[in-house]
Amino acid sequence: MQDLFENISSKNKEKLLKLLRSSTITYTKGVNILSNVNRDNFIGIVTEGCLQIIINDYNGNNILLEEIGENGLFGNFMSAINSEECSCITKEKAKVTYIDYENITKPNIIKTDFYIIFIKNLLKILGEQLTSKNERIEILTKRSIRDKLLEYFKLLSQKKGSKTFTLPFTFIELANYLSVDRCAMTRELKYLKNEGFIKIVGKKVYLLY
Amino acid sequence: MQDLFENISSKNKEKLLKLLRSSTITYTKGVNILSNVNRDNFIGIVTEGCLQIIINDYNGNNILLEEIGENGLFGNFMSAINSEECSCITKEKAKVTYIDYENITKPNIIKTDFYIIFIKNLLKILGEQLTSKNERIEILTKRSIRDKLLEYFKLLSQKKGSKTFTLPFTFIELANYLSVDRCAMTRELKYLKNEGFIKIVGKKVYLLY
DNA sequence: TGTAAAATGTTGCAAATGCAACATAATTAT
DNA sequence: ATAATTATGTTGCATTTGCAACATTTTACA
Repeated sequence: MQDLFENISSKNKEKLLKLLRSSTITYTKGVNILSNVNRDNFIGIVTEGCLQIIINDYNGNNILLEEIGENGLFGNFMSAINSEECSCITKEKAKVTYIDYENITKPNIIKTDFYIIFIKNLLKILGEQLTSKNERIEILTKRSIRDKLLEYFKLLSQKKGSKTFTLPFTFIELANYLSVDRCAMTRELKYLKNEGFIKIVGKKVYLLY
Repeated sequence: MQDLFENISSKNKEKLLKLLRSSTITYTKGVNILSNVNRDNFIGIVTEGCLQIIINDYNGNNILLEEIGENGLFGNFMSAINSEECSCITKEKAKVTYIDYENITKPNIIKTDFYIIFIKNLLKILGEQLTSKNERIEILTKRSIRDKLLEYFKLLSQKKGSKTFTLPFTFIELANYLSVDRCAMTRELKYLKNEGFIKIVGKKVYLLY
């Protein structure tokens, strides 16, 4: 994943963060951080740890909308996190740097010689996020658990360029990502194993086709 | 939806398009335009008509990934359109302006006084697209046809600020958007009508709760 | 190291859904 | 105006899935 400050020296990065009037907050595990944010239009950059954006469904289903790891971005201008049902929880101890969205296009920042790089990085990140959303949509539009699993495995396999890869999720999280019942998913995985399509050892998946 | 050239005079817009080395192509209805694009990293701006990004599933299901209307953006850097299964079809006669992604951050453009506005607009559009993707993900993660329908109706209702609204889709397209069987969807709509939750006249929906 | 908590695995059953195979209505093109 | 195409509506049936209620394994932590 693209780093927002890639190709910017740490000295210039500091300068930039000052110009952007950034602030950094450290959170412990399991905190709902949105209740702590009182900025208007913000971009949050995860510099340490991991966040989960979760939709708390009225049915009691917790839908994992997004997992934001190191260098990841989030913000109200680009997600559903304005929704009341939405919460942003620290999966582990995490550190977040906030900048005001408006500051990004302030003249004094544009004048700096590293501004182009910064904007390029930001655009790249947004593009990556769109791609990742599209990937998830492509998976979610599959109509059966089997097809969802196979589509997701295909994606991981393509990304790694190998028929063997490691799941970045627990099986509970995977079921949430695919938005299917965990038990039904386990059952389907069993069928796929029995029919010789896949082999699973721990979190390691082998595609046998 | 945000216009990429909002708050830029038509004179400056022309200047900008020249600096960006843009080119404009006009398409007739039903053309797969991706096969015509030989730019490396491009942004396409729909200035007239409408495009559909469609995933051609191996099961024969055509999944509508995205519909891009006037002022809409698309590009390989921000979507799944690199996928072989993906095609981009003109829904009607359409006009598309292409710019090279790399040109956006060329020095001679950054120097112009309308550059900030341009970048602001671009960032806003990408944010809007992310929001719209998140909305669709939120809907697709609902586990039943009924919940998908109600979630989608809630969204349309919130956007319009009214319990009465018009569907922007045919029912076939709606079923594709929700990724459910059209017949099963019609059946569920019938149940919702019978149970007094909704009323539907043509494409007009009335929420009765 | 022991214990609580979390993750994983299993299975019967009822309900929801996709599918197929239609009929009918509405729209578009000639 | 009429034919052709597309959109919408209906329903039986087999299959898939969610749900519930468990057992077992693994991990976290006090």
